[in-house]
Amino acid sequence: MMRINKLTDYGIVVMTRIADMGQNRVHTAREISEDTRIPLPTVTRLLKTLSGNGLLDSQRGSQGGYSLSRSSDDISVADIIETFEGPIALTECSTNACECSYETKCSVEEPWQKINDTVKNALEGISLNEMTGKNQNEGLLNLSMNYSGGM
Amino acid sequence: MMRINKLTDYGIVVMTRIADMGQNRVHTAREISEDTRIPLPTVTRLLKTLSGNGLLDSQRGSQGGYSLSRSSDDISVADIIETFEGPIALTECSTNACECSYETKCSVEEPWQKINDTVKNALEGISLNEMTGKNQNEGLLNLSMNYSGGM
DNA sequence: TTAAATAGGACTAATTTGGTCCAAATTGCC
DNA sequence: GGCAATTTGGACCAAATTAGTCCTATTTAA
Repeated sequence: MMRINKLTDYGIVVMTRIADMGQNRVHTAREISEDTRIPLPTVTRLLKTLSGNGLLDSQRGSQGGYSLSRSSDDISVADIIETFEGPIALTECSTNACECSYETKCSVEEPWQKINDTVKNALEGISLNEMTGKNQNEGLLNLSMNYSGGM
Repeated sequence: MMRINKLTDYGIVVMTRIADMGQNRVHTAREISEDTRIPLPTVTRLLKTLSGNGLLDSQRGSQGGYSLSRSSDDISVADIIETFEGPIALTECSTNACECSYETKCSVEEPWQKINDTVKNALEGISLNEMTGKNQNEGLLNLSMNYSGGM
């Protein structure tokens, strides 16, 4: 458990697929659904969310479709997760001003923020490009260096 | 979102409280409930889970209660999370042999494992002791060094 | 023997999540 | 101008997960 939602997971799959299949084309919901075997209505919803949050550009009408709004190097896994789930935070407390009623919980607040930052940095260090088949994990080897510098 | 469950959060609160209030005493469910204001039936369940997984020792009968099974330095946040949620993994795919039906998802598998390892290491690097009020975050400053060496 | 605890498990309610559908707006093309 | 292919926005329901409660048995100290 402690996992990202299924829709978020799908979102990453969809984005990876778009990145994989050529960045300068538009892709229709139907096409992506057939590629990934994710049901069309669901793909539709994913794409709406992704374009609504600026990760995809959309073009309406006949011959329309979706395409990456920026290079796959400039889109991180964290970007995608945040699109579907909001700010990355393992506990509610650490997102905004803590309003919880348990004193103990609040003494725990600061450590949690560090933990959340760590996780966030790790996810920000992975680009969409690194998730594609092409660029098989090269950059990931540097992950431990990337994120440790980020705090 | 992308957060740990409420019960897990409570679990950390409860463990922190026990660590805070003296390691060589036993603490009853009722006492902890009153301290934390978490309802008694819920605390009862939390404690059962925690002792069932070996993080707490339990003593039955009158004058019984719960106490830490090891020093708070030797219990990590990851230990507590895993007690309530199983292996730390952001996606299902990365826990065990991948059985998902989407090809793309599987090309994504290896990067995810790195990501999961990173998160796991981060959480393993925080001890319960560091979560308590006493030891206010000293060790946490070294966090970025601890986990980067762990992979 | 009694009172105070934990242990185990079943059960229900609440919340979240996943998935579907419909009507409207936009665009390209004939 | 009108048609067909798309995205957009929002409402809605079903399914799954999670939170929380309760009951009964077992253990132990006094």
